[in-house]
Amino acid sequence: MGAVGKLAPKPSADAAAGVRLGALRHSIGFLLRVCQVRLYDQFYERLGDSDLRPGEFSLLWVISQNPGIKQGVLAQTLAIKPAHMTKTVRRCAARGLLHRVIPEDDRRSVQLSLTLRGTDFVTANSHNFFGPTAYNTHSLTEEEAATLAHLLRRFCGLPDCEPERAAR
Amino acid sequence: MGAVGKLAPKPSADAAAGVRLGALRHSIGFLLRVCQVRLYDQFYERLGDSDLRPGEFSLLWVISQNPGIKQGVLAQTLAIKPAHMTKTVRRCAARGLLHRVIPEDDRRSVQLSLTLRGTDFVTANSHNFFGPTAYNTHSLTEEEAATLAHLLRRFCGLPDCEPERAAR
DNA sequence: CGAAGATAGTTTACAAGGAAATTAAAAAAT
DNA sequence: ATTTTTTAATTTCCTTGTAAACTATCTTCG
Repeated sequence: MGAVGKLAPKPSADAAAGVRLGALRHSIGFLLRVCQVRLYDQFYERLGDSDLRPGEFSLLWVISQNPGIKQGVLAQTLAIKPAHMTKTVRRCAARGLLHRVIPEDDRRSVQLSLTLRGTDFVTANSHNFFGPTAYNTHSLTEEEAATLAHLLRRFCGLPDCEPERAAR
Repeated sequence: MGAVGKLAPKPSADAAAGVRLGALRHSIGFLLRVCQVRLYDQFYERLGDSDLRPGEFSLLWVISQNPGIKQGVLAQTLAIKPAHMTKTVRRCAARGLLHRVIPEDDRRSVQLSLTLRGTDFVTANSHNFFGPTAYNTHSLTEEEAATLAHLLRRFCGLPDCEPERAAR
């Protein structure tokens, strides 16, 4: 999947540089979208050949940190709507990456845990998402990236620290 | 269109607060997505009844700041792929908000300008996107929001200032 | 104890967004 | 001057993500 929006400078990219944005240049909504598209492009540049889709790693990662987490709680955590969460979870289960368990004490809900294969998958792919070799490259310093992350958490209401106790 | 992801706290929202994120809590990619979804929800909360769609205002706004801008340049500026830009531009043209003009000196391209109706539309809707009454509410101070915007521009490579000359 | 209301996840249908192929036009190469 | 290559936008088809309706299950109420 080769994206039209390539990262190497092009004549038309130069043309975009001459566009006046006015107040939009300071609009967080607009800036979030542009950053999101850039990240998406970088994701496919690095991982386009793998069978990993955007968001799937996050899903598996959060399950690895919270074995037995309920599907609805996971959906809420990752800001994914229930319908899409159902499809994604079933796709990962079909690939043998996670277990779906219906608890006896609440047969409406689904509890999720990684399989050994899923754990290996998360371990093998972590370097693409965290640390200096992550797919999303940028020109910010470590301090600037930390400030950006802090402000984004503030913006969306996510705490800076892990909760005291794990969710069940 | 009532989003499942409501902003008022709910029992399941409390459950999400108890989830351990590990390194994901500091991942800019993940944080950008959560912020994006939150913005999307806020957009529909404020403007769900209107005939405005996400991104359409930005499109009209940039055209208002750059009359005669080429469609490809606009697409690049807003990080929208050409196919989608075609559909969105034609939809706005059908609503009488903009003119599509094929210049004699390059009949491949399309130049865009707002109609009077489009200009009125942008003027009438600006307060929903810029300033203290914008739809995207958050708890950041003005200084923090400015820093966030600055770091997002740094992240995606967008300059802090307007270009010296308008694009043709 | 049974009915009504709420919750959790699933299914279906649809809209948004984009890849790939296409068309039309301009620029570059021969 | 003609052919080839490149550019700009469009069309078609597909995937992703979600609203709405649905099913199954649990909780609350009378």
